[in-house]
Amino acid sequence: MTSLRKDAARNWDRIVTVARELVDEGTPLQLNDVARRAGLGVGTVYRHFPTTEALLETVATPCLEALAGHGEQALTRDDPWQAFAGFLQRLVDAQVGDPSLAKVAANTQDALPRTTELKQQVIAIGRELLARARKAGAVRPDLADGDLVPLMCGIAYATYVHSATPADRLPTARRYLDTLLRGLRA
Amino acid sequence: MTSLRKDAARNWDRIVTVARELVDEGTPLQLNDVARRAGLGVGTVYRHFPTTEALLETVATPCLEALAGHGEQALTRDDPWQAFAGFLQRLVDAQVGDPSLAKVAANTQDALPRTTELKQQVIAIGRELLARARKAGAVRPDLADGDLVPLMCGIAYATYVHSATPADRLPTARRYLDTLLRGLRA
Amino acid sequence: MTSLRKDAARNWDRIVTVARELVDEGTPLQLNDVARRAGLGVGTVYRHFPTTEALLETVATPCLEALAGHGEQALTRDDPWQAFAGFLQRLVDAQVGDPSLAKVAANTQDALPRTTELKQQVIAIGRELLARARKAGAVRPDLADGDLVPLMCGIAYATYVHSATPADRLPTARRYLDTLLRGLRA
Amino acid sequence: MTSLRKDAARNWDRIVTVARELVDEGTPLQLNDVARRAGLGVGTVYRHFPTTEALLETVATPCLEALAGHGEQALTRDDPWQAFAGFLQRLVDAQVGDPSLAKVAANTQDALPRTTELKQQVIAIGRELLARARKAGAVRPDLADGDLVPLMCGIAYATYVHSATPADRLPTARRYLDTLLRGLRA
DNA sequence: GATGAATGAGACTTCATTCAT
DNA sequence: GATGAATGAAGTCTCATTCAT
Repeated sequence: MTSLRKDAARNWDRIVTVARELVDEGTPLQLNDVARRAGLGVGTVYRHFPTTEALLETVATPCLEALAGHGEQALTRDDPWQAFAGFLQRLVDAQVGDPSLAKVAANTQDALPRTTELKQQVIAIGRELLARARKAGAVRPDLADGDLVPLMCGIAYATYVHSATPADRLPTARRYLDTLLRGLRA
Repeated sequence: MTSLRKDAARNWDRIVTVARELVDEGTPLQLNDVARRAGLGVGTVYRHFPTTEALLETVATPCLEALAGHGEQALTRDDPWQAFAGFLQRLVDAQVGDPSLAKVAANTQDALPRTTELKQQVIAIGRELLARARKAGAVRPDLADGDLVPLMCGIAYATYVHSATPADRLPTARRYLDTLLRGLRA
Repeated sequence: MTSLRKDAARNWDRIVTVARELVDEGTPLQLNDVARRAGLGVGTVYRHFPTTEALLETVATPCLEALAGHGEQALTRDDPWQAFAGFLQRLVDAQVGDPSLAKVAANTQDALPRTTELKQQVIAIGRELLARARKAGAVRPDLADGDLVPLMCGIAYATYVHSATPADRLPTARRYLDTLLRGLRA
Repeated sequence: MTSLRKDAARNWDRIVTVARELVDEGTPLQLNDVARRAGLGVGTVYRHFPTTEALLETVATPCLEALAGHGEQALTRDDPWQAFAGFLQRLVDAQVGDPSLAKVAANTQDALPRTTELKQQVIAIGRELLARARKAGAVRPDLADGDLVPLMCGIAYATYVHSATPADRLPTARRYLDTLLRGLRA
């Protein structure tokens, strides 16, 4: 990681901050728009983030990192089912609370290597937690590794379609996840 | 329903056919594009379908009608759980097989009254099937009427995110639905 | 003048009636629009009136005829100045009260021969009244024949720019005309 | 007033120059058209002038400024009538010589604040000159402040309807104004 | 590096006129 | 004659990306 000049770093921060605001507002990311709100030239934004996706993934990165962190902790829990279920809830909560994450999770192609790395990390953890739960006989055997991410995206999407008030989203998502988990138990 | 002149009807058909192709290809609908591919003037397309949504809903209409038809039959089945589960499978199958349906189902605002009518019909059937299954003690009581559509959309979305080959989609969707249904059983 | 079939005559009437309404509303004339409001096909409207101008002139024709009629009477009045001034007031009143007339009066090219004929008739009367008033020494000699129409159009336009309430327009126009007439007196 | 970058300023000039040519030709302003003739992208034109009106008013601005300047000088003249009459002549000359001015003068809503400012300035001067002339007993008392602009627009319009050759327009306009002024004298 | 003006493809839409039915 | 669907040129406007300054 090359370190940036101090002013460049400040601009980078501004851009990401503004982008985060836009994402939270639900406004679709547009690099021109970001530049204007950040009080910077478009060119500056393009220098830092060649595409909308790159910026979006950068915005989502901290959340992905947090998820990976939570996953590491989950791997240390004793009860395999609790560890597994708890991690999935984290995944869902994060997506429902952060539109950028939902988009990044659903994309098959990533713009940044860092994103791919983190996603793989999270997926690997999920795989491991699933394997343990399966080995403990806590989970039905027909759930494949590759199903975890899609299903979590599906639950986030269902919550979004339900389109309750923002405050209502988290409980809704958890209710959906609980139902699914009940179906997953052995 | 006013019947169209013969030539108008022919053009209407062409437009809808082309739109169906585009939808199946996954190309986003654009009225100009449709006009070009159909070999018609833009104005003709606009006359028949003032907005992209109107065209999309028209493309989806036959599927919605089929769903409503299936629903009527489901209401005549003896086993409340089978009737309910079978209907949900129809819903998921349809959405997975038809991107237009998935979009129309997820929209909260409809462009055509006919769409609203059909959606309400399908929803009413789902509600009734759910009520019967609940009364028969086959379904957990915490599933609300309003959850059915979001959950089916969520499963279709999960399947889409899984993005297996087209041939693989249907079994994937069914696997997801089965898991969910198991979680829904009382 | 070829007489129309009875149904054609009815359509002609409808079209002109609708057009008159549109003119009075201030809506710009569009043949499609006229057709829709008249409950007729566009083609029918086009058959009767090949251009917007033709229709507009047809709408204005009765007013032009009335003006010509008033002009004939004015020619019979004893006082040349009163005859002249009175006629100009008629011209202005008519234009202010009828947007179609204002447009037709300002056009240099007419669509219908009948319009040209009537305009020339009105102009000829104005010329004659002016000549008499001039001969009687009531009017300054530097007002040319060709100035009458432009000046009346100008007054109507000034009234329009002033854009008082409709009810206020007539008095405004008359005030403007009075001022001009005072300037025209010998 | 933010100063433009050099290249932006050059384009701004080109656009306004082209627009001025179109206005002088009598061609209705269209931003696409302007872009093509100026050899610029449409977007560039839209960046500088979001609407046709904004461009038209920009084209008219120098003339409005000149009028305001002449008005200031008129306020320093001794003879109230001469000052008043001379200013009106300026107004009419300007409108007859510049179609953009005629349009801007007739509009009740302005696109640019600068236009509103200048128009109010000119109107205020007219009002002041009229008040002085009235106080000196040179002008009939029934001419209201609000009549000045409409009347000048009316004269310009009358000249346009007269549609003499361009060379003939100025004398015609002056003749019409003289007549009106004679009618305005006390 | 930073800036932001310029670009122009392309989407959307309207409407006067034609012509098949 | 009447109908009204079809036409498509032409206008408006947006926006992702480039590149001169």
